[in-house]
Amino acid sequence: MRAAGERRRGYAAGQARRERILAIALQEFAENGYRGASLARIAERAEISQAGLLHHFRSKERLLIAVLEYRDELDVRRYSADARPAGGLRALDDLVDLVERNSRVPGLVQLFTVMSGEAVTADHPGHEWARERYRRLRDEVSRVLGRAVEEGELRADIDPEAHAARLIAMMDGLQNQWLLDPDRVDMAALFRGHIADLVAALRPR
Amino acid sequence: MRAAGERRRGYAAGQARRERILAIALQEFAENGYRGASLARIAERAEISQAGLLHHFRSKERLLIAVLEYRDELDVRRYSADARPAGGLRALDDLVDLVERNSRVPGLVQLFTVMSGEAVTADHPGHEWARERYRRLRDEVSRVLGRAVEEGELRADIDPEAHAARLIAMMDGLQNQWLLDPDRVDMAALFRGHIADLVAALRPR
DNA sequence: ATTATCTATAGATCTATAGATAATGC
DNA sequence: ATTATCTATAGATCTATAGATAATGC
Repeated sequence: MRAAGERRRGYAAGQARRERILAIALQEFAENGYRGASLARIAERAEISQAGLLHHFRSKERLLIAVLEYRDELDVRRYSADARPAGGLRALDDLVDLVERNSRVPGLVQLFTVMSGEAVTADHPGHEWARERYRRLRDEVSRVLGRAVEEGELRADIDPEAHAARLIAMMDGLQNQWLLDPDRVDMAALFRGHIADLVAALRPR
Repeated sequence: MRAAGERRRGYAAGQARRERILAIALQEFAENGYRGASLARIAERAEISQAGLLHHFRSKERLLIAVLEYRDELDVRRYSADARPAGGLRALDDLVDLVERNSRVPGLVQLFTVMSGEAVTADHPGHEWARERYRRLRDEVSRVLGRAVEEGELRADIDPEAHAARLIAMMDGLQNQWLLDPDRVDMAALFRGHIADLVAALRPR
């Protein structure tokens, strides 16, 4: 018997195939953008017919949504390894770690960068996803900074929301430059330096 | 007689039409991305047949390149109004002004954000353009910061190149959040605050 | 002569659906 | 019964070229 709200998941073979399609679609969307990716090519790489692919994901739009959720789930898996909830300045070190880890998975970073860019266009299926994601991120980072203030590790007169938006902006902007020119832009080092400057400036005196 | 390297520009009517096509193509690329935009729709809005459009710009790729150059030229026009070459900390204020002005031309900003995102994919016709543009921007900002150090307005131990990359990253990242959620993200105010913090932190003691 | 413009069309996609057959597992 | 898969195809694009006609201006 299934719990309320839980949907039938299908047969085992189908489940495996869906995972495979998601992993391949993620690469294709990252490499070509949503509009540049084609179902035919994704199906071909997943060794299934295009109609077969559309049996599992009813439309290209749904496939993208599923890929974005899948990516978020991968993130959760990567982070649950090291139990997270650090407060205070430790949280800023965790951001540095995050950027360092990201610099080892350019494919995942690229999916996100390409989607964030495409998704500012109003009719893009990831538009809502991107907006909600940024709201959530700003809230999370803002809360963490607020905690650091309460613990007396950051000055009491800072604006946590503004710093949250800026920290996220810095991470995104560095990702973009790094993806375009990895040999000249050391994303992790640049972000580490930024956090060092920030902590020095915002430490209570 | 034409100067060496200068190409024939065509008849006056053609020149006017080309300008019109560029302005419309800029909007379409900004709203739909390179891959999502269609020559048919651009031609329709420019009141010319699609074949007519391709007489002026030989391919979609060439049209994009022309649009990107056109955008850069618009930038030059906007800035030459207030003669630029400020040194020292004035240059940072100029960046704040730039962001403030950008917040009044979302279309131009969106073209740039969407292209920067799409262009990280290797086969995008704007790939080289974006990489070169960022290199140039980093150089320019870096030089300005170096000058501020020489003039004793910034501490001598800062790394101008790193700060240049980060300033550009901050501007780009804020643009992205602002375009997605203009009601919640005040790009200009956030950037102004960042510059204020930065100057406070990097001023010689 | 050069430039500007059009109609018509080739040729290559693309997404999504219809409808059939086979495999799975309650 | 449900799920997984296929072939075939509709119907809508899309970019780019061929080839003709008209306007422009050296």
